[in-house]
Amino acid sequence: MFERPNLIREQVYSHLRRAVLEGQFAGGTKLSELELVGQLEVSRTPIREALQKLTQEGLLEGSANRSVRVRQVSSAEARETYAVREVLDALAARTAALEHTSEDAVLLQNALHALENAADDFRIQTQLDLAFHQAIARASHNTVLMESLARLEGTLSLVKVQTRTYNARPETRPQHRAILEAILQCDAEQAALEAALHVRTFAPLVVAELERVQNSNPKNGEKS
Amino acid sequence: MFERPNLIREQVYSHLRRAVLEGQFAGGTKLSELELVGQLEVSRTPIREALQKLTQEGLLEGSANRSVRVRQVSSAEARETYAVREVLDALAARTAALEHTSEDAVLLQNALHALENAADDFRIQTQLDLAFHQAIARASHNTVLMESLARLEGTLSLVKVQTRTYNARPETRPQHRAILEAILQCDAEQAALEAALHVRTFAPLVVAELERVQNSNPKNGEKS
DNA sequence: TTCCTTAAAACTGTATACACTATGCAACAT
DNA sequence: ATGTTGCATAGTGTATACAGTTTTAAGGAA
Repeated sequence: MFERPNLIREQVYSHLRRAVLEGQFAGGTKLSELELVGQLEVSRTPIREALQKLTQEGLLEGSANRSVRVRQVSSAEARETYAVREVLDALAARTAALEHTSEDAVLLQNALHALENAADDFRIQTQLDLAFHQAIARASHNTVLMESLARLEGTLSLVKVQTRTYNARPETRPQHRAILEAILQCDAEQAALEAALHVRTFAPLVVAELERVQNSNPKNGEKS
Repeated sequence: MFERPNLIREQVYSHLRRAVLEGQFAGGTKLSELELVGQLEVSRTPIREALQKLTQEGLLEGSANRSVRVRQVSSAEARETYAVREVLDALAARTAALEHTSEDAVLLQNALHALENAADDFRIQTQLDLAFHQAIARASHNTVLMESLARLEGTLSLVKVQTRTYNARPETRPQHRAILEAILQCDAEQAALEAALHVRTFAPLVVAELERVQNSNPKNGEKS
């Protein structure tokens, strides 16, 4: 009945995706197929297919006849990504305000509550922050929108792994509350406004942090 | 020096992509790997990899141990896609108004001129309309935005193939002109507004046409 | 007829072999 | 010392063989 990830290529895909998003490889690290054959003890075929999926997803990059590498997101690309995310987050919040069910409302409140009471740990906070924003996207009931956002989130996860800071500025909490409140009150335009404002607030911080990190480690990019 | 598509998987990918977007297969048509081996006279490996790429791109769909099929876009999904496209087109126009170079300006004017003087042919008009909107995206100089739009365009191309009509309502031409003019005058908010209005105008027509086509051919979906 | 059983045909998933390309290093020439 | 040529090594691209699953259809029972 359910979608079973029996397929080896799916297991390899999940494994590598998790490894990359947990920052187990520095940006630019080569992932050779033969090396992975030794580590994972499966044949090259499912490994190749998993690597190609991750490449198309934007987590890895590779050209013909060369090993794929963990992608290193430039600050310019991060800026561009946030520009797109701003309008998509705004659309998600606007639509969620119009389309959310009472069940969505509960999930949204729970998600924000969990985030506000999170332990002071970079990984956990990032995780719960993501969950809150995903709850908003789900409440929009627009699958295409959710997938578009998920795609951007791949790139941004790479950025977060590099910067390793959850930029919890004092504005963050009231902004989250303002977004949630507007959605629950079905005030679509207000929700869109608050969501866009939120992105505009923290995006420059992340981009600046990324530039700081990359300038202090300019030697990266040809590892392994 | 240049990126040569020597790879067989790339040739197969391009071939199949073109075939699907030209409507050579009805929605739901099975594409079996062995069958393609016979037709294209290459081994399964590059065919598999090309099919997986097209699947992740949204042109095909497939589950484990089953042949992939040409995807059939529901009217609900088309509506969702246009909702996302509305805000991305608006962002592209807004950013293009702020960032376009004089070279971009020439390209934009040429693109619109070509579209307005297009022959009365569904395929050509669709092609030139796409080129105009892509010129706007390029003028934004936001690569991530361009890729996000390209992704949506894949789905929408499937829709266009199904409906086979270029919805040239009388509003279309003045709307295109209004978008271009706002961009050239660097009026970002006006450009965004006109772009969003344009999508809101023709999206419902396409969706309605898609529903009409699908209701008159409800038997599709298990071909070949 | 209709439904179920079941076996064979067809197909996908995975492993592996071979061919071709890229990379690194050493020997050589300058 | 520096640059270049050529070979050895390693790795990717493609083809193919094998295993496991799905699909199809034939046969039999109700």
